[in-house]
Amino acid sequence: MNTLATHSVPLANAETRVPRRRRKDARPSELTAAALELFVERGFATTRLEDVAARAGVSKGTLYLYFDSKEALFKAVIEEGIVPTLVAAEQQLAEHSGSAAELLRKLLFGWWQQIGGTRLAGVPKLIISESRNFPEVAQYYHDKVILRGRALLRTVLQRGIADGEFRALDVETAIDVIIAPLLMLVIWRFSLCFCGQETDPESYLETHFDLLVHGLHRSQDGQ
Amino acid sequence: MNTLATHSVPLANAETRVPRRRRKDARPSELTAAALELFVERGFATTRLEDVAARAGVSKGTLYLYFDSKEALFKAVIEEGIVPTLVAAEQQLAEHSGSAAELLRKLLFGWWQQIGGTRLAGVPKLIISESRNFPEVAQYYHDKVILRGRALLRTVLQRGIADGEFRALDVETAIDVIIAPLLMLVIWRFSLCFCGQETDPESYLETHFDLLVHGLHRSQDGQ
Amino acid sequence: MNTLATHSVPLANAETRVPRRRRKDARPSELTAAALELFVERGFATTRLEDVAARAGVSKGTLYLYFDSKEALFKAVIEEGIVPTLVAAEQQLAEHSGSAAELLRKLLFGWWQQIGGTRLAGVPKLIISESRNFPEVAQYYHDKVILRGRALLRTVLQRGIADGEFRALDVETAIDVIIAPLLMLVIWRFSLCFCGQETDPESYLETHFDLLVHGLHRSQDGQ
Amino acid sequence: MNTLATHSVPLANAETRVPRRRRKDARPSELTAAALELFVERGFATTRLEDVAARAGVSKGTLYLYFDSKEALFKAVIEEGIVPTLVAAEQQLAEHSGSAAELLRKLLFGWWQQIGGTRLAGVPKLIISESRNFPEVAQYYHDKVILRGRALLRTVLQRGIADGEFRALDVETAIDVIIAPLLMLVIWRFSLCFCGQETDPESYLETHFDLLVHGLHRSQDGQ
DNA sequence: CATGAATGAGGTTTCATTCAT
DNA sequence: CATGAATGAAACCTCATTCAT
Repeated sequence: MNTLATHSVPLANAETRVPRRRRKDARPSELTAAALELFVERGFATTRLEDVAARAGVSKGTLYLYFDSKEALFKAVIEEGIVPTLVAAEQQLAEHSGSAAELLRKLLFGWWQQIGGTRLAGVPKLIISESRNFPEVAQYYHDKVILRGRALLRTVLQRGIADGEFRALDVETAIDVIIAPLLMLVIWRFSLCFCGQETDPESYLETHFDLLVHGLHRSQDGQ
Repeated sequence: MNTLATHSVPLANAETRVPRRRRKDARPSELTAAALELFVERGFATTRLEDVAARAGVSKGTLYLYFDSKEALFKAVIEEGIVPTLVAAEQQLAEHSGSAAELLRKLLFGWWQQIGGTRLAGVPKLIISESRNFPEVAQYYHDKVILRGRALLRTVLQRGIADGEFRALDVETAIDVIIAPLLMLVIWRFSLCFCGQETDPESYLETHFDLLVHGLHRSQDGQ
Repeated sequence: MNTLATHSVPLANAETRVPRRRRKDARPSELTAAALELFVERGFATTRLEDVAARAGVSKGTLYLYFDSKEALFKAVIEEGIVPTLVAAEQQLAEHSGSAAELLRKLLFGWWQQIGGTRLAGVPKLIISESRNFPEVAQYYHDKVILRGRALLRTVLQRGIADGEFRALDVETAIDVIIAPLLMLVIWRFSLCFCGQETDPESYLETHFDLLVHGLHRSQDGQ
Repeated sequence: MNTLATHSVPLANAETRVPRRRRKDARPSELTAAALELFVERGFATTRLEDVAARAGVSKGTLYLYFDSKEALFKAVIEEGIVPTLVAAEQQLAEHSGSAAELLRKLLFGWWQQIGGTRLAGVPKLIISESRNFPEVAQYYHDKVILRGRALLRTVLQRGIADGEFRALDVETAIDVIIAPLLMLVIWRFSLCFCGQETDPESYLETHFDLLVHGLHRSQDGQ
């Protein structure tokens, strides 16, 4: 009987039911999004779960329907922050073409588009601040994101060196030197931005890239 | 004076008193030193004042003889961390000689000797983590340390450009790019160091400097 | 009736419906049965309604269709636990025959058959544990079960004394002394049973009865 | 100097200092005493630590200076409740003389004087109510108190039987039967006392003892 | 000066209860 | 009828801060 009844009014029922269901499915990421913002703003320990819940538009107790504890929420925040990073890395890896320098340039700007310029850029600050209190999470992030990103850059640098496009220098440290300004950019965004000059990220990246490729020295041929 | 007064008292008493006196003067910096370590390790909110006191070898109550509150202790930690930085900057500024590149090299290594390689290097991590919760402190650090350090680099860069030694590039961003790997170095030391490869700071700095001056590109003269 | 009506519907539907209908009537006692077990196991306060519901195979919300609150459920548990006790008392009262001692023996073993050996024996433990938190319930139990049981025993004892079969002793205390080992038996079953020796209830009752009638002393006739 | 000063006013100083010290030493048992009362009254789960603290005249936080958790407090309550029981058992064991029946009588009344009639009598109720939630504690109580008490009675009964004073009956069950009314007495005191008749413990014990020794049956010699 | 016992505000977590579906 | 997502009061526990000694 019930089967019959719903059969004649399928859409109406479906429509009223969906919001509830969609809500439920969306909750976890609504909550981790709110948590990410607050954790980055105030730090993990200082953030009250009640505020996280409020920012996500639910009550304190609701949080516990989806996460076992504050720590579990933290882990979920990081995990959820990792996926897009990996996806972005994959994409950029795939779209390579042209010289090593050009590929490098693409990577820097692509990273900015998909990570550095979004709210996800808070994750690194979070990891830096909390890594000592959550070693497993830090390890996880290290293995999944940092090592992977470094591998990407290593490939590019080694190719550039092999092709004679780049000088033969210590690749690992070079990777550090490439990454550092990117991290500075996001750390700045979430830490000291409010107390100083505003830098334009795009031109910052441009100069970083220029400096990286050409160095400070004026070469013999003029510029 | 006190030493004289107690001079008639049995040795045992004298012995217990003198160290206490000497202790008394040293207390504040013993406490801030302990606090710096723990704040950097665990974060401000997660650090218990009892642990700070214990690490400094005193009782909880004693802390309040020297600092009005946990926040006051935090400010003292930062302030005390700033002085050596400024002193170091002064020294390096004074000892300039030779080319701009050489001066730059001296600055990087001097910073490592006096700041980056010491426990003081935890201060930046602390500032990054807590700046949003202590804006005045962050502002203070920004004005006293960051701006001053940047001014130093700006002078060097501008001199190099004026002398025709360096290319004419955007100085402010170049400063960022120079500083970033230094900060990465210390951030790494206090955050993710435990979960990955150990880099040798000296050679790291060397490569950083090399890359900074010459860039990635192989120049025409075949270097 | 319902069975007939659904008779034209496919079997699958009929099968799901009929049990549901039968279920519906049985629900309350299924729920109180589950609740009794859990309340006895864990105590009232420590038992979660969700667990009660789960043990009864329904959802949390369903419980509230049958009971207004956790307290109401508790009262229902006790009330439902009382009825069989009363019925048992009636039966035993009716089946009297023979000497007072024999009647007493019948009562003890009958009680074990119908109460002490069943899950209903948890009720006394529950009453003991929770009486201070639910005075009305305790009073109710006291009046309906305890007083009634005592009245039963009083009748038997008084008859025995009147007939010259028993000594003339303080009847009320004698009642206590008769009941105590029975309660110990059930309390043990639901409390400390797991940490000690297992006693056989039947032989326990036998010895209790024997001791009750004859006492410790060896009588002159050499028994 | 300080040593000298205190030397001339020894008692005054001692007297003002002592209260604080005595306070601190007395705190744990003040707290367990308060906790025992409330746990027995309301049950473990329903008792708020704030109320325990309040009854002991201190604040919530003070409790945690002496006990790690609510559970630790519970364990301390039981442990502290066990010691006097053991001590009492020792004493009664030592003061034996006369017939087995007389010894038995002494034990019953001694127990009432030192345990059953004091606040310690709440411990058994607590154990009964919470044993399932704290199996280790229950086991501990079982081993230290129950087994020990039974051993005491076993000795007496076996001696009585050996001497021909008592009939040869199942000793273990006899022990149960002796203990049961005692436990009923204390359980009653802490559970249902408020809803019924008040029994005089002394005469209750008297009848219990009388019944135990002589049984219900009127013996031939007309007693 | 130094201590550490005491306090109580505040945060995390649980769970009885409600209600839209 | 039945469900289970959502709520928020209430309890445990921590720890910055105070103060008597």
